[in-house]
This record gives sequence, structure tokens and C-alpha cells, in this order.
Amino acid sequence: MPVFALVDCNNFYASCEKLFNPRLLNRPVVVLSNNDGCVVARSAEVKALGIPMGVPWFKLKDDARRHGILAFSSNYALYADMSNRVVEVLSAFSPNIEVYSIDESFLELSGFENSPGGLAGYGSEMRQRIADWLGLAVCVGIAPTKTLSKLANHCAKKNFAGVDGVCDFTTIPPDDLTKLFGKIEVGEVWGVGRKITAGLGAMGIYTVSQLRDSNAETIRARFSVVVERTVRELRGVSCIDLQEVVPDKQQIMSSRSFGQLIYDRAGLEHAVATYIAKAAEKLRAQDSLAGAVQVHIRTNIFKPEAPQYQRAITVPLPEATSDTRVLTLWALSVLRRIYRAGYGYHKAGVMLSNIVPRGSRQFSLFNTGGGAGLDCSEKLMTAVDNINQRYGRGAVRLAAEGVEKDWQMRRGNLSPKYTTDWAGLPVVRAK
DNA sequence: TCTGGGGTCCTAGGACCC
DNA sequence: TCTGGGGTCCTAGGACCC
Repeated sequence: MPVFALVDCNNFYASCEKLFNPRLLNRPVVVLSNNDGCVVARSAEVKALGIPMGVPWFKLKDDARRHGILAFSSNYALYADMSNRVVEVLSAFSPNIEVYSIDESFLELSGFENSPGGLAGYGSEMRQRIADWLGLAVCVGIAPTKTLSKLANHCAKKNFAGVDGVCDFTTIPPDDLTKLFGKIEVGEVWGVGRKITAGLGAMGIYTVSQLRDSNAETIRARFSVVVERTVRELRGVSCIDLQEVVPDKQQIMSSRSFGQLIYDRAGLEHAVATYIAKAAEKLRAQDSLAGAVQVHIRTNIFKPEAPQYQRAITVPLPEATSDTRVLTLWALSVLRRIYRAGYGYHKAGVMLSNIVPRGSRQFSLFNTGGGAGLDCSEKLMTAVDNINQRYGRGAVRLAAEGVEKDWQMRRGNLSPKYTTDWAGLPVVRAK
């Protein structure tokens, strides 16, 4: 029987900010989404104030002033680097690890049952080492299925089982587990979102134990095979395997709200070209080609009083490619088709799809010797990627991206790249 | 003034094939 | 009077996750 651990960093983004800035100790800290839009991470102090996740920051300004809340713009360079360090530490605890998100990993732990202190002891060791080596707090949930390990992690965070940061379902007697599940709302279960919670409520299912003991066939008929799988996982039947190898992306998206509205087509062209460059870079990084490009543009949906317009078009390409120049030409031609003058645009984005590995390229029927041109294109793109990797994104780029990017997102309070940039290195002064 | 971004999986329904 | 059966592929839309 498999045993999974889910290791989840506490208040990850907010914790990363606190890590290198001693003035933030015991202060309420939030991290904002792109454009300094919504609250996407909260420190323990902020949670204690009852401020919910996802609220727009501008609606919190009064609260923030009153409670001295400090807000930071998202610093993904910092969070990604700290995330990699956490994974590196965890990798020593199991040969089988799935990096599930920037702050969560699943570990397969079968075979470690006999370590001192059992699995819970092993989990405590992980916790301790990450605290010692990185200064970050994590919680560990241990159980025979991934869904249950997520739930165990939830219990560890809430201190439900009276444990300190580690919760091991495998050693809790079945009756106690049932009692515990009777106290947890069904919406806490991994895979049960808002709609399904409402649907289950209509069937009289409100708690985790009720869902676990419901009829799997009925659940499948009413919802889908996905929810049925969740029910079985809650019963301890492992249906979702550890995914150790990250599969190639099937679609790559790049989109952003603008720091200020764009009215003219030129501005949108610059944005779309910029997003294509970013998406194409990701595409090449996984050694793939895209067979279709989508472009979408939209006005600000939060201002219904202003004239609204949105449109998206996908075009299939005659030949799959990863050449930024080719992708940009197609994207701009789509943009010309969907652009309408007279609107204030708030957001644009591109999506690359029909993605195939570079090795399985299908040439167009009328390609008359793309061989040499292809070779040239690949060399050029590799050179561009190398230069940009060394000197920073956008060091070389297409003129189509424009120069004055005054529409770029707002990041009013960005902390330094403490760990990935010499200029951001924290300085310690002796008194 | 101010409201994120990037994904996956599943299902239903339509087009089409023999 | 009476109009099959078994399939694949694609797309759009809806659900979920962080």
C-alpha cells in the first residue's frame, strides 16, 4: 500500500518576504497579485485579522492603514528560487517526489514506516530541516492517498489532531478518523470546489465523512468520474498516482492586465509581441513547436459603464514552429482582425496550442526545402535565448515589442531579488 | 485611481467514417 | 409500415487546482 506525504509551505509568499527583512517580524504582511491587484498571500498576523484571500487591495486600504499591514508586489524570482531550495531539501527524504505547485510537494514514503518515530517522526524531521536550513515553516500531511494526505495537511495546519505541524492519518484509529472527518466541511477536500460543494449540499452531503460514505456510483452519475475518484480516495483507495516527471505543456499562455488602459492599435501590438516572445521562450525551453496561435483582447470588465468589447481568435499555422518572428507575424495578423478602435483595452493575451515535440515536426505540403532556413531559424532562436538568459529577458528582442512600455504592470512595492541578483543581496552591517 | 495568471481534465454534442 | 450500429475526432464549455 502506498503512503503519501504532502508538504506545504505556510503562507509561502509572505514567509519569503519576511525571511530577508527583519523589520517584518511579527508584522502583518500581504503579497499582491500582478498589477498589485488582489491579496494572494497573507502572513499569520493578517489571517488573524480576518482578512480573506483574494480581496482587491484597493478595498483594503483603510484596514491596512489601521492595522499597519505591509503589502508587497509579487516577487516571483524570489519565490521560485526559495521553492527550488525547499524541493532540494525534500528530495533527500524520498526518491519519489512530485513537485505539485510552487509551495507544495507530494512524497512517496512507503518503506520509511520503520524510521524512528514512525512516519510522523520522519515528517517532523523534514519540518525541522527546512526550518533550520531555509528558515521556512512547512506542514506535513501523511496518508495512503494523495487526497487524504492533502486533508491530513489541512488538519496539521489547523492543529486538528493536536499535533505540531505533522498529521499522520495512518496511525489514527478508524473511529477517531471518522469523528474528525465529521467535523470538516466537504469543501475542504481537494477537488471539491464551489459548484460541487453546492451540488453535494443539495444532496445533504456537508461533511467529509458524509462524502466518504456516499454511494460512489450515484456521485459519478450526478457529477463525474473525477468526483467518484475523490470518494474512493477518501476511503483509502489510491486512484491518483504520483506524477514524478513533469509532462510537456499542451498549451502555453501569456497574458497580463495593463498598468494603464491602451487605446491605440500600436500599443496592443507591442503588448502582444511582448507576450509572444515570452510564450515562445517557454515553448523552446521544453523543445516543442506550436501549431496554433490565439490572441485575445478585452476592455475592463469591472467598469461596466464603459463600452465593453472582447474578442479572441485562434489560427492554425501551416507549419508548427517555435520561431518568435513567425509566431509574432501570425499573432499581429490576428490582432488586426479583432482590434476595434474606440475602446480602452485593459488586458491582452496570447496562447500557443497544438503543441508537438520538435522531433515530430510535420512539414507543409508546399515546403520546398525549408531545411536550410529551418536550421538558420533554430540557431538564431538559440542564440537569442542564450543572450537573454545571460543578460536578462528582453536584452535582444523584436522591434515589434516597442520601446516605451508604459502599459506594463504596476509593481509598486517590489522587494529585492535577495537570492538571485547580486544587487539584491542583503547587507549585514556590524555595529 | 485601483479587481491576477496559468494551467489540467472531463463531458456533451456535432461532424464524419464505414 | 419500415430508415442501423459502432466508432473516432474535434471543439466548446465547465469544473477544478495553485
